[in-house]
Amino acid sequence: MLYSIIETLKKNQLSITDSRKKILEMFVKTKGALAHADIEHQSGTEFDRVTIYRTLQTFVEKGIIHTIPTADNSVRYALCKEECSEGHHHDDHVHFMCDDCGTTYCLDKISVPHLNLPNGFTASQTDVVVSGKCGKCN
Amino acid sequence: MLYSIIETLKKNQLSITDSRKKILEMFVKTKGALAHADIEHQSGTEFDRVTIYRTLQTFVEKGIIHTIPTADNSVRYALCKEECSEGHHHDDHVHFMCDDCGTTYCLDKISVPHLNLPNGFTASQTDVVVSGKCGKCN
DNA sequence: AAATATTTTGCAACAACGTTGCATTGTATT
DNA sequence: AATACAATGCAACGTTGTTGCAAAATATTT
Repeated sequence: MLYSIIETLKKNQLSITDSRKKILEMFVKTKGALAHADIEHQSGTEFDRVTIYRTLQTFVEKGIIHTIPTADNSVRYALCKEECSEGHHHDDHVHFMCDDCGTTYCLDKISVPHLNLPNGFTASQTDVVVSGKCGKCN
Repeated sequence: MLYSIIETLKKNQLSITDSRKKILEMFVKTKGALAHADIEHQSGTEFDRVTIYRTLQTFVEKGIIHTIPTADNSVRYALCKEECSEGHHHDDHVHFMCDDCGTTYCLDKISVPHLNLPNGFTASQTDVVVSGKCGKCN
């Protein structure tokens, strides 16, 4: 199935601009997740740092991408699957970070297991981050 | 069982200094996790920012405390249980972050479930962070 | 207990990351 | 094509975290 960048932007009532098209394209073309710095390097001096920050923020708010909690507390982003409800992302899949190459994967097929919390605790979201070696580095 | 601050420092071959005693004491007295900023506020101008950073770093290296990955990518620390092997922390328990009061708990009794990774992927560490409402805020 | 060696601290400077306000430019609407 | 609206770039700023080095505190030796 094809991911239409223009359609995605329109659907979310966002103006179609160069930065949004290019940044969204990067996510579509990348299997793994991207950090702000990755985008900055890939795009060179084409966009201002601030524009990249704001674009990422907007995409997160609209539910186009989601943030990934990482073991080293760096901020990474990845495309949301179509089913993501707008603005509220259901983080029901597992993330994997390769210790060698640094790539972050969304393991969409592994769902987060249910946990029995202590009395009085209720969960709204569960994030699972696995570190180790990925298929390429093993 | 009593947690002896001095003993812990000695055991890890660390000089016994004011900052280490006080910062370690904060962790012992706190049920939840602490961020660098928490420590800075609680200790006022007593210690330099840099000292706090270095103390936390040292404690992590020695396996006295461990870092907690959070959904909002802020760095938090919590006391390790005695069983932690020096320098290498076995992060086999679940962490809980309250959306209301911001407290972070180590749910020591809930162990991280085993996951079936895709072919070629091997795990070295698994972090689980649950967000929601804690016992006090529910 | 005093002198020496070793560690730790505080300061200053710096780098990375992220945010905000505002004028300018680009996109959408009429 | 003209107007209204939204996004961008720039500058400035704040926070967070790091590094080098002299001064101070701790540990060790005599």
